[in-house]
Amino acid sequence: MVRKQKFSERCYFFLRKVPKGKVTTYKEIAKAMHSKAYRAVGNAMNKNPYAPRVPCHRVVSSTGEIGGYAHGTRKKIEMLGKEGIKVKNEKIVDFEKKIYKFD
DNA sequence: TATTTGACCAAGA
DNA sequence: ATCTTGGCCAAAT
Repeated sequence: MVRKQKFSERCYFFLRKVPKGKVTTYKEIAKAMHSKAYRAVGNAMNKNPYAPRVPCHRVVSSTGEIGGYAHGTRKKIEMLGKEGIKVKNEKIVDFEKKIYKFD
């Protein structure tokens, strides 16, 4: 396979397509890139060289849990709340309805 | 080059 | 329902 682009760069590309008020999962992103590196995706987010350009706070765990965040999980929850996504005890409310898939 | 590190995931003595 | 365990893959050490 000819991979010119960095793995992480591709993550940001897809993540940018997630509309406000929706969320996606690490797994979905990996799937969109035809890869199973969901962990590597999270790794890329943590580095997050494109801080304000990429909505990393819209990426959550595939189990419906919030996951982590470079500036603190709490902060992430707050931001999601501002976009209309409610979180209850570290879990997304109506997760299946808020999640955005790339299919 | 080899080993370790995660913002993960799915399954289960 | 909750916790543990093994597997996963790119990047950093």
